[in-house]
Amino acid sequence: MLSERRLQVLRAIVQDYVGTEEPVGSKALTERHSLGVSPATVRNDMAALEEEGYIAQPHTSAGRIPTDKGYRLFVDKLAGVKPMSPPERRAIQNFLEGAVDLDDVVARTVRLLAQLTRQVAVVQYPSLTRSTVRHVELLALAPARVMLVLITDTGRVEQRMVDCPAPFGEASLADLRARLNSRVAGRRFTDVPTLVEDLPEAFEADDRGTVSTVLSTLLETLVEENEERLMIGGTANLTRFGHDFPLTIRPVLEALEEQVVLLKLLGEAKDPGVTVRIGHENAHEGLNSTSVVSVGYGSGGEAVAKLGVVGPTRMDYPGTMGAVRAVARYVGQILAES
Amino acid sequence: MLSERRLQVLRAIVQDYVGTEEPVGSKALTERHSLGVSPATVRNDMAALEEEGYIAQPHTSAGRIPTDKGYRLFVDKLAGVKPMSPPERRAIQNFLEGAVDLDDVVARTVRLLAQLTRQVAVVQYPSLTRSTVRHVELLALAPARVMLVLITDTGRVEQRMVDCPAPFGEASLADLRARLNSRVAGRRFTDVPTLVEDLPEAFEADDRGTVSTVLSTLLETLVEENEERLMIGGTANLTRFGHDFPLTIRPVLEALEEQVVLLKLLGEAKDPGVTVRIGHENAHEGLNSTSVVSVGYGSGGEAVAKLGVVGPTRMDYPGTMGAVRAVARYVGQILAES
DNA sequence: CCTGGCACTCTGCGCGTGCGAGTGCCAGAC
DNA sequence: GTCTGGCACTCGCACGCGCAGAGTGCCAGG
Repeated sequence: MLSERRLQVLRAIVQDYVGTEEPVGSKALTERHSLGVSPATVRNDMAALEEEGYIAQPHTSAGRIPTDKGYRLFVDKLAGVKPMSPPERRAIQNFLEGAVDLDDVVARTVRLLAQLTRQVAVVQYPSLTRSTVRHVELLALAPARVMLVLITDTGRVEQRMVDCPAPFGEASLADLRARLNSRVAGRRFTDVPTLVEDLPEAFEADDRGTVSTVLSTLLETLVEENEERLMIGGTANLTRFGHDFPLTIRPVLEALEEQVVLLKLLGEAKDPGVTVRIGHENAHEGLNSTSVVSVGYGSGGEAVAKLGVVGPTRMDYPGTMGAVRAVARYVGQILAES
Repeated sequence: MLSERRLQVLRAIVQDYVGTEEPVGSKALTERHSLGVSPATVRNDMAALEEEGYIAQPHTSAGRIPTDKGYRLFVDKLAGVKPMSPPERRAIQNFLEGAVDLDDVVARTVRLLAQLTRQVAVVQYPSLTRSTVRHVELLALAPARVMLVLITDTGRVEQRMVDCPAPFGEASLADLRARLNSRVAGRRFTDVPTLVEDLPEAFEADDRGTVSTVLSTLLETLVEENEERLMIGGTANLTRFGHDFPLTIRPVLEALEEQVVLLKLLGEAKDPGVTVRIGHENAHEGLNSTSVVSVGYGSGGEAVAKLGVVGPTRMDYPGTMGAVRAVARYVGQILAES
């Protein structure tokens, strides 16, 4: 177990390194933080911390920098979440309030997060599977061609073309529309399959094929995971990354374009609060020198999607976590209102 | 006027510089291209070209590199568009064919362009103003609340909430829906305003307010220019940009995030064929060291949107132009089919 | 008008050096 | 036992130097 002072030393190292981007030595530490001990003592503590794997030196006779393990300890034990100041909160609210539709909410959220944290922001669109149906609309585009439009409680709209096995009358269509909506409107997506199971039986034999086709298209739409879209922004902040550009930045940009990777990344975080994944804790190796701070957000009490930021492991964790949490909270409010 | 040989020298300089990324000298030129003259002669030609502003030297006693003006001449007079090879064409077609909806078409196009050109790809969603209406749907979500759904011939769907000044019966709604569609379905967006002008008069006094509200929301949706969305991809290719990273890449990333800037950029290109804007020809100064190659594409013969790539001024213009043109052609085909 | 030759000018690179920051260890003080 | 001051040591980095190589401009002659 590390003594209290050694933890303080670690905290000081993390803070200084995050601030200066340079390896921090024992002398500088004692000067900037009132630890009440001499550099020599700090050196001993540093040796111990290095032994345990919390810090490392880039090369002999240079200062120390935190390892992933060191950041992990810092985040878990040594630092809390820094709350946003009232003016900041007001700014967030103002910025989000002008949004006109879902796309706009997401776009504004991305910009806001990127500005606030000066890092790359990632916002997942409210997920279909966890939200509820507001309305299902069916439009006859041709005798045997129907457009299915699904509207969710978060304002998202999905549409699909359905080619019917047989022509389908306007009356039958209206009937199906009415029955469908009376059953699923206001219900959660996960409940829909069982709710519509026996619907084809209510129709005449001629129409059953078409009804089944429409229903299965609807169910497909509900589960289709590639529809878990997301928006990213603030990539210009990557240029503040470090000194050795091309090598660091390239894999990150590549990873950011692989939406699948990002979705998996956000999906892995099960914690109800703010989740931090540091360096090699990220499965994707392009993100091995980055940390991901994420949190769920939702229109009600429940999380329907995630948002977060991607930045260098050397980041201001308390501030970033505070910003991410605050933005998630206000986005939730906005979604609940609309 | 420049002699034929001097133009050949310029062409050779551009080709070599694009290939090697290094200033090209007179000796190397005569070795790699059979110009039939000695280095000394080439030097004289170079001096003349420099005098005219087509090439420049980064510092005394280094080779020459083309200026923006030099690239311009190269693109206009010295090089054509390099057509794609048959295998490449087939690959493009295969890649685009699997798309399931409009989002997917656009996403695939972006990936494809980025891979093909190894640069940053930008694809504008088919623009509303130039396409036609397939269907307008009205849904009563509450007595005085209507959802307006607009479906375009390119498969795009826009929805808007409308708060009515007075409750609106289901019968009136159906009436409006029918009248509206019979007038605008299949018509161009630009024609819609005059087509619906007198619609309110067909309704009873009680409903006229609501009808007008719905119509004006529809018209707003049609012209709303911020709905000109676009998708970008291949930003990782920026890392191949040059040696002096942070300074070059940062403004480009920033410009790419300003969708307004990009839309303006694409919009400016009026040429019916492939348009190339080189370096300082781009209004936005973040893009002063990049070239933009763009072209319109559309489902019919007519262009409904633009797509293109952003890359360093030192790029393979013939190849890039060929790729951009080919992709636009096939995307047009795909859109026409669906 | 082209060519070969020549003198000149830079940049980039490899090398050695000195400086400074930082470390590890040890003996002594509290 | 724990902390402290002192000391020798180790590197990395910035600096200055010189050299080679590539490229140029110019000139006189074919």
